[in-house]
Amino acid sequence: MSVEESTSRPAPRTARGARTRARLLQAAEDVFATVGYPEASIVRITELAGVALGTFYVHFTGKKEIFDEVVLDLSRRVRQAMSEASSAAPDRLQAERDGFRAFFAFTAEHPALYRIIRQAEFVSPEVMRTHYDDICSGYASGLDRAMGAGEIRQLDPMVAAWALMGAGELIGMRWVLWEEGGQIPDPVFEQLMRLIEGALAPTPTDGESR
Amino acid sequence: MSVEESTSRPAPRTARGARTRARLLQAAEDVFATVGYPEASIVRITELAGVALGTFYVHFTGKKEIFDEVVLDLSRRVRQAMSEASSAAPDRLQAERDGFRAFFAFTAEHPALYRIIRQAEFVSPEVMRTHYDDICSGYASGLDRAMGAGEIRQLDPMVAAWALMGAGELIGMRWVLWEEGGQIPDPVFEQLMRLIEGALAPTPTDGESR
Amino acid sequence: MSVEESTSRPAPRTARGARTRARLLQAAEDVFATVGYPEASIVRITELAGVALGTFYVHFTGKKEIFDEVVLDLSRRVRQAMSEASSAAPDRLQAERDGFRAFFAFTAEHPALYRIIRQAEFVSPEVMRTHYDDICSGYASGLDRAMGAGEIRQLDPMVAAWALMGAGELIGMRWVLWEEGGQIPDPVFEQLMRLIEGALAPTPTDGESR
Amino acid sequence: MSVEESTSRPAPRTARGARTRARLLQAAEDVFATVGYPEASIVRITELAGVALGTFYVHFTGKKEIFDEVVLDLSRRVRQAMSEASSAAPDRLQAERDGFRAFFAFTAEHPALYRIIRQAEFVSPEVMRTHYDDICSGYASGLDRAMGAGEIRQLDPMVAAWALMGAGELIGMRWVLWEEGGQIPDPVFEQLMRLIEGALAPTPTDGESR
DNA sequence: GATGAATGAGTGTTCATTCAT
DNA sequence: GATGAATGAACACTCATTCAT
Repeated sequence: MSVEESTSRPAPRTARGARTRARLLQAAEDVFATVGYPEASIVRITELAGVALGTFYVHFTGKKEIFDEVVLDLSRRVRQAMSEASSAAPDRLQAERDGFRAFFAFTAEHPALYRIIRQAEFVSPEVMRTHYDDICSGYASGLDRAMGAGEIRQLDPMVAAWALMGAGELIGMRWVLWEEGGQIPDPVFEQLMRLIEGALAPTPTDGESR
Repeated sequence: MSVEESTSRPAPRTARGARTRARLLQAAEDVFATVGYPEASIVRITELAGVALGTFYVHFTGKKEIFDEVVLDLSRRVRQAMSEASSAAPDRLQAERDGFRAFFAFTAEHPALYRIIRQAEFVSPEVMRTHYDDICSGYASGLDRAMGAGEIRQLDPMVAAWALMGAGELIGMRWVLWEEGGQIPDPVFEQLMRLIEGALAPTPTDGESR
Repeated sequence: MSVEESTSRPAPRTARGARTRARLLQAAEDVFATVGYPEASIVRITELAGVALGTFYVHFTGKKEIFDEVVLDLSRRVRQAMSEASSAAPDRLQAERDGFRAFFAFTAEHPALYRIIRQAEFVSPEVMRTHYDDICSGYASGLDRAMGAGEIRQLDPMVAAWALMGAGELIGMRWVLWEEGGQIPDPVFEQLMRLIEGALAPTPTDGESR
Repeated sequence: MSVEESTSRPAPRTARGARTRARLLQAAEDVFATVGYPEASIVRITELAGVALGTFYVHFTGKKEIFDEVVLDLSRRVRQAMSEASSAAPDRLQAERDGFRAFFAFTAEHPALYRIIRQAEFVSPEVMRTHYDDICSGYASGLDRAMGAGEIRQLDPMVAAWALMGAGELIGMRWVLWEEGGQIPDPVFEQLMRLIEGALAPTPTDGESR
């Protein structure tokens, strides 16, 4: 979250400026998601945004900066979608279901998420790590609370969070991103839930140790 | 595996040619892993390989072709490392341990794997999917056998394979790739194993249904 | 005339832009005429024009586009020179003399015309055909009018126009382009005129048939 | 005809060598005619000829040399075709008809002639001039004989030859090369003949002056 | 704030040519 | 004679960035 914004441009001072900036961000998200970072040129972004080339540099210091902003924004939005969805759940199991449902739904609606984040490794490692750290931390604190409540077994919440996010990521890639439908098939979702349930379920051992 | 090699150059007919080709492949792996596909220039690859620029095009039709070959090669090598490691295991649990150990060891030794494959989405989607399909299929057939032997619970082996590979991928990224040591910390590995064990363990339900 | 200008750059919007574009066109004409299309490199053109390499691509989409524009421009200019010269002539014979005089004068002043157009076959067949079609059509309509006025014999004006243009082309190549002086020797011109006169002169047959 | 063959390779000493050389020449003619000199690469020529790249340099010193040989050969063949055809004619008019018929037939069968010669300007000006000089000289001497015999009017045979060849060239380009059929339409041929007849016909003036 | 012309270093790629085998 | 791997200069073209207006 606290990724360096050192050399960034000042926030727009006029309404027109804000509008232009927003249009550029949206265009950038589209372009990055469609053709990838290396192929994405500033000209392309400005053309899609309907502004002149020079205008880009009024609002951003360069290509990497706008990339970072797009990633940060996307990251913020998934996390919010997931936490909103899971916060109302009565128990941990339901929270898992709701959280992952939200994640897959977001993936379906914003394929840009995967496409952009998976390529961030070389473009902007810091921002990529920030994304994974943030999303897993949020997940981990949910697990931590559930562990305190005895709903799930004793385990390192961080390791569990990263492992389960990983499971979700590949499942989402395979059955949401790569499939035509774009919606995760119910049986796949149920299978995943059974696996997660099994992975988190309190064991006899846990019971004895308490 | 069946990725098109349509317009590729003929295999070298002399020993000298084969040597040069191999040097180029190794250099390409290094460069792709170090600076990423977009920044990897042919000049850089040939310089590292110690051959002239034009020589590259004697052996490869272009940048994408050598990228594909590097990915294919890397993919082949992880899969072999994993299957060799797990094939000798007495039971499924041990097979999981050995397989993942091998995977993390490979990751530690060849960080190129992650770096290269995660950026393949835009460069060469087919080859990226091939990699995941292959690695997960291998994993799934192991699970399938174990399921037949009653060692693990009844589940869709494909979904399980993708989910668990995903878990391994993120754990590997976080604790092997991103950490200085390069070796996965034991506690993390053990936690992951407990999760996997839980996810696969035969449930009472499975027991009853049999 | 209806050559596609599909993906051409928009016309310059500033005076500075227009100036640069014109400089590039002039430089291209010189370079194409001097070293031919294959040897003409963009660097050479931009250096001669005194602008940076990248500037070329601000104004033209590529080498072929500027070539087409140069040919089109040259073609327009010869045709105008010829029609201006011949339009004031009192009779057809004088029109022929004036038209060919203008053609040879243009050739002498702009050797680029031949050099560039004769190599256009492979570079840009459409634009080459357009040139010949245009120049011969103009010529043919002059012949047609003269035929209506009974000044010349009955013949297919198109065939005559192409044939006589061809005569002029080779004569111009041999005695204007290849000779030091650059001016067509009077005896050669007179001989050519006698040939043309003979070719067009009303025949007894024509007289009888009328 | 006496174009410098200074740095050319010695004639092949074996039957195999002669065969390879011939295959290369034929391939070169095809390639030059199809894609033009600039696009014609040695690799392409050797591939079409079915020999290895290095073999090319056993037989030719370079690209220009083989181009010259191809042009010279083509030039020799048209001239032979034309002179053979016209030599048997009973009078000059018939000789014109037969000669041009042969020229158009050759054009139809070997479009390479035009395509290659028209682009020779920059590639090899000497050889191009040689071709035109040779073909026009042959034509001119025929006219000269006819003039001596009083069959045609008094004129400079050189100027006439160049002019009429030019007429034939453009007519051939327009109605043989550019048309699907590849055969010159009879009406066009007849029109051309009428023009030539008119251009050459003895005039009253000539009669008086004799 | 917005524009678009100008820049020039950098890219992937081609290709005539050489040469050891 | 024939081969094909190796060379490196050259090319067309791209693009992030600057800047005068």
